[in-house]
Amino acid sequence: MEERVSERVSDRSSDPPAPRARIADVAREAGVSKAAVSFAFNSPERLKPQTAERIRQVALTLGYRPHPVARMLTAGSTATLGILSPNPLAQAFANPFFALFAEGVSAVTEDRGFGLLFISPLHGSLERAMERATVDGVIVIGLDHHHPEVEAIRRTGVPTVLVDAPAWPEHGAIAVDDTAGALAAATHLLELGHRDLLVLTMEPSESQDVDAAGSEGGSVMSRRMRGYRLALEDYEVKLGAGSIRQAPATFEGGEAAFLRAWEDGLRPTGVLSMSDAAAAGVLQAARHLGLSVPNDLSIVGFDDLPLTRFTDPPLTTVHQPVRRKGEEAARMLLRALSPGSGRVGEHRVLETRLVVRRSTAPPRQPSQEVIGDG
Amino acid sequence: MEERVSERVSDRSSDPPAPRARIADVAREAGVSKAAVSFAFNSPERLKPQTAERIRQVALTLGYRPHPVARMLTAGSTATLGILSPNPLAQAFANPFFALFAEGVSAVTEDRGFGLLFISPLHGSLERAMERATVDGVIVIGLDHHHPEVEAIRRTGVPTVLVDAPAWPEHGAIAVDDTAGALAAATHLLELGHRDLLVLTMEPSESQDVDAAGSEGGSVMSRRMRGYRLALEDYEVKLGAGSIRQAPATFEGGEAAFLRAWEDGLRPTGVLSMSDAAAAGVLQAARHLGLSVPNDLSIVGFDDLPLTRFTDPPLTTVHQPVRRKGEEAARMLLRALSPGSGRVGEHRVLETRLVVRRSTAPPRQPSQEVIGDG
DNA sequence: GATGGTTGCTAAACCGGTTTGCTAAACCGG
DNA sequence: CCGGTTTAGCAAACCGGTTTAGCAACCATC
Repeated sequence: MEERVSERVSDRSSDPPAPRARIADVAREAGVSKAAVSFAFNSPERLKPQTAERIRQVALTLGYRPHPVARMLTAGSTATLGILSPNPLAQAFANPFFALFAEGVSAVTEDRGFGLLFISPLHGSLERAMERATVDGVIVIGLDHHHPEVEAIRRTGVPTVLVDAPAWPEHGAIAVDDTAGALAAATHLLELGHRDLLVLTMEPSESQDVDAAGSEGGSVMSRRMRGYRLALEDYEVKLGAGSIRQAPATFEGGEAAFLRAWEDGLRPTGVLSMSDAAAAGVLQAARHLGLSVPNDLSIVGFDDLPLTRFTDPPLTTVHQPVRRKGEEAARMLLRALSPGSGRVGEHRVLETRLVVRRSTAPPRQPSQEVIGDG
Repeated sequence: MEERVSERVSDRSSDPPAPRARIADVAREAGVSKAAVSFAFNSPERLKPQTAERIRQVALTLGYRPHPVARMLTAGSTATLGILSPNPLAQAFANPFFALFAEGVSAVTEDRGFGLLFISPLHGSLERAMERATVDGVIVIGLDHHHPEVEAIRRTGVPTVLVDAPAWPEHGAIAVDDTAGALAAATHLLELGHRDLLVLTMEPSESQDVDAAGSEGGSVMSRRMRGYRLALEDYEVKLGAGSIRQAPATFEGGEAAFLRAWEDGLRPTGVLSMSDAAAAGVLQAARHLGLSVPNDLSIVGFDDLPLTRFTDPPLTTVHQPVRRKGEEAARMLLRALSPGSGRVGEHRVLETRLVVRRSTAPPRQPSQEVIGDG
């Protein structure tokens, strides 16, 4: 056990936890009305200076602090933004992508004095979670297109910005050009001469309904898949059976997926991973299997997270401005919230680009199409 | 510009944003009292089945959703926990440690149906941030001992669990044995024969008041420093001038700090970093300078983040159960919140241990101080 | 000494729900 | 047909603040 407990429980259950002072208490104590107390804090100019001061003094000794919930109720706003994740938070945080995105969001919310509430399914239901969320607006990330509860979220009427999701006309949306990025990634491997590729999709691999819609429709996964496919068609290369695998966007996910593929007898020379996290896991798996990257195996990730610079070798990947995506989403949402601004259905697409580092190289012995592969 | 904008703003400022339906609206529409509407949702057994059904129907067509803030106000609780960071969130999220900790916290809050609010200084003031935070309790992480606002937080009377901070008797606390971990880290390097060490402290390096208190007092930094110092004394090794440097717990922070040290003429054979993030940065810097790790330079980190397994080479570091720390903190706080439990001042210390990977080795030419003990 | 304008504060309404009495009608057995 | 119990739903109080409307006292005018 990794644990040493020193349990000095100071069980002073004797002293009742001092019910917090309410505004009425302060008013009584100071011999004024509730309104006066409120003024003392919010509009001191409406009180004689010494009265205001006396009230503040009383409030201080009573440890009075206006109840934030009550204040929200009258204010009619919460000064809080939500980040909605369809996955359990514990899982979301396991992908560094999420933290980076949150970094972007928080940079602007913080600056504007907004709080940040993380919303995830409550007892499995996003709708229930939304119902309890005290936010002025919400940034939805990673929501899959055919998620059963999208409609429910929509109905709540909370101002929303959708990230990486098929856009709804009435809400803001921000995305990146996934298809172009994926196209560049696959083209890169194909140009190097790879013909045996393994594709690692992100979590919700739901069968292969994969090219659902146009390059802007569908899920992140389907857009990226589409990019891969376009490149493959260009080079007239076909994916082998079982060469599309699902790997949760985590280190472990990528590692496990690659090991399983290997056990199944697959011997790709190149891996296209839809997340850097999984790609890093593949790196790990390759090392474990004694494969040299990039000599025996080339790997291309997606996201360009900071960690790609530290992996061994540094990871070739598709850059997307994750942090800025968070910033823009937050800004867009705040803009939609600010009264008067008729700006609602703003849609924005940021660019992606391939970043070649050292996890990709020509295959050791160029696959000769038909005869075996290394 | 990395940006392509397709600004289809659907500026339909004509349709007023449909003021959300309130309970009174539903009541009127359904021809019942507000109470009945409330019952229809919360105590249907108090209504005739068909009445309840009718009310629910009306509510649905009106798109009624009980106002979460109003509900909180009467409920007297928010079902939300706060994570308080004294640093701007954007900065906190830049250290993977934080995400991992949040992962732990969210794992238990989620399970218990609690929301998670991230609290950071509002316009520079933690106190103001706390005043606006609608939470039932707060987990304080990374709060420095002499932070000017600790007292303010304390005064708010919000149930609190302190993580990695000098404990207050009336609040729960959870920490790890920083001193022992640091001692092990430094001893490891010294045993290998290193005599020229560089120490990288975390952010608030505030002068060198470093051995403030006993092994449990003071800040994280001072406790770890104390561990390093104990080892150094054991081996009768002194730190050279300028060998204690501050490096924010981020990749960039570590990289920059090491490069600066190098420019200043320091040529350590070993680096003790108080964070893995900074250690990874040093790895990067070393590569940049053409130094081979561990041959030319040994590096020991702190935290044992997942990424340490992917760095080149994998990082020797001090393990601490970061995720579990988050879990325990959340559990402890929830326990303190649950009524009746007199458990308040619970204090817990988790263990640390050295994990030797491949970023450490004997120095190339043992410092001649003693003529090797390699 | 009535008129009018400030100043300083209060009472009451309000935010949007929940909950606690309470009443009126329906139901029941005798 | 009566008294007692249930059932169904309502009015009002409440959560803890903010804000509006207005009152009383004070001062200056004319």
